[in-house]
Amino acid sequence: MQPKALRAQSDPVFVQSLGKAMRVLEAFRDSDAPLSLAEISSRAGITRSAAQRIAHSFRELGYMRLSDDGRGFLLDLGILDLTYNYLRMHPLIRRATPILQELRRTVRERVDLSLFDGQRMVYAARLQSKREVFFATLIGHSVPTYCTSGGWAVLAMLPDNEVNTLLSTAEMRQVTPRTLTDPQAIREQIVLTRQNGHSLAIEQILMGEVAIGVAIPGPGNRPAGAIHIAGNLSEWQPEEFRRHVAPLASAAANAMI
Amino acid sequence: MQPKALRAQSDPVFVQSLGKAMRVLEAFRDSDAPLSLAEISSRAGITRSAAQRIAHSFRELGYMRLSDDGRGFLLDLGILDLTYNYLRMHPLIRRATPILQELRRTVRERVDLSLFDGQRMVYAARLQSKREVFFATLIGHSVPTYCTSGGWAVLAMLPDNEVNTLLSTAEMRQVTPRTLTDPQAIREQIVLTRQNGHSLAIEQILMGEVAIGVAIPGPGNRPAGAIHIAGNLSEWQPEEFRRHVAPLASAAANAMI
DNA sequence: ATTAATGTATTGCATTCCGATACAGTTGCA
DNA sequence: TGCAACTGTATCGGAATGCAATACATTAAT
Repeated sequence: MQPKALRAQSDPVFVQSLGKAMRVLEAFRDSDAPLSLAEISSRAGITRSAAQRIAHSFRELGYMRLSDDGRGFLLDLGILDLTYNYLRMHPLIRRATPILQELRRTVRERVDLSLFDGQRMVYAARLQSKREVFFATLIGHSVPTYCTSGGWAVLAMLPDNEVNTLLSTAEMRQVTPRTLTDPQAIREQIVLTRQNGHSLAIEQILMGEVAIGVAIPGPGNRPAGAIHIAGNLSEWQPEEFRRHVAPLASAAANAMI
Repeated sequence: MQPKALRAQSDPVFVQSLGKAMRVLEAFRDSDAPLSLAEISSRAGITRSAAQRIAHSFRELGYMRLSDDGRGFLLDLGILDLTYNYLRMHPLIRRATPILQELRRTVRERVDLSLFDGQRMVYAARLQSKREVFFATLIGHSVPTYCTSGGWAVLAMLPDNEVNTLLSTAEMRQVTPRTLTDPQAIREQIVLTRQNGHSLAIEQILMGEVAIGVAIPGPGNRPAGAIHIAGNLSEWQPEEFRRHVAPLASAAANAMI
């Protein structure tokens, strides 16, 4: 984000207090415990006074609360009100939800919907079948576009110049030992995805996980997001998983258009 | 919410621009379609100028977007970032999630976790087993405390004076023809819940639905929320549902303490 | 064809937000 | 056990920001 003064000069309509305030809410990213005002001010890049006023205001409004021991702040339930309004009004989520429910019943594996957001795919619907790791149950969890089944599916729907831009600006890291981080290797997956109409990702973000992804087109035939179905390599051979799941995933994605 | 001037006098630390801004996000409650600046200003009780500045700022920050036809505003993906941070840091949600997954596998019905918020119970985890109505899949959806299995379970854990206060200030309405709205009838359900250790709600918020609820204690032995399991009356007799589900629900709630 | 609605842009002014500072209580540490 | 560091909360004068009215171009509705 631009320095304050510069932002004001370049965007006189921007409400700077609001910018500061949202950085307070965003300060909880990458945090595992309640945050003190000092920590909030450090992470949000504002003074302790500003952190105090903003935290106090968010508390009054129901978006933050003091922890039980009174020694730090946490997000509060009001966040879920915003979540609910976002989810129930999102056209794709509304269309997708019954289809995903049916798909989960048919394939008996975890089914997700993620929304395309440049370098990341953000989970907007999670339908578990079996016991999942905690983060695989959470709305809002996001994963990199460059190394996920949903990401490859989405990239496959974009023109090559956009794919190249996204791959060259991605901060690629090895999520698992099997994660592809070589742009050329990823392009090969995209070519295969274009040919097959779906992607197949093996242990890219979770060891032991195999996932099929199919993109969902949005306005202007640009990808809005993807559905993906994940299975466990202790139960599936990858090609068997593909044969079983890919037709169902494609049919489901087609039903969402 | 108090008028602006009054709020400033009574709470000098409150950031009024922030209050206005959050009312813009909250304006999407009860809306089914994108909102124009005029509609936002009307619902949020602010001028069209203020709505423009705030909407513009939220767009820059990723919390709102212009609709595809450019004729209205919607909430955007940034909301899910806040959701994710809220969910993953919430102690009860973390503890509850694996237990609910196991519970859903065992009972093969829909399992939810809701958080107690005075007159409402807010859904924080939804685990579907079968095809559900759309709203039964959404995080953040909230239902009245006075007429739900989770609500009765939570009320049963409160002292009588608090129960009386909540029942006398509730804006009770008939959600279904079976919804209890007589405070005395609800008190009888609470007595039964205290005796049984769980509640049994029949067609209170959805026709055809039977639900068992068990409260989950939080700090100071006050209820933090409840888990509830819902079944369909086309498949279950209520007493059979109770016999089958209640022990499992109670065990699950005990495991979350 | 006209009116009403839309989002966007501008500006002088007054209110609001700001940052520094102080305080009381609690926790951490030697 | 005593001191330092940290915590949340409270205050205030000043200036930067947010405000409201207004205007404009485009689109939709009548």
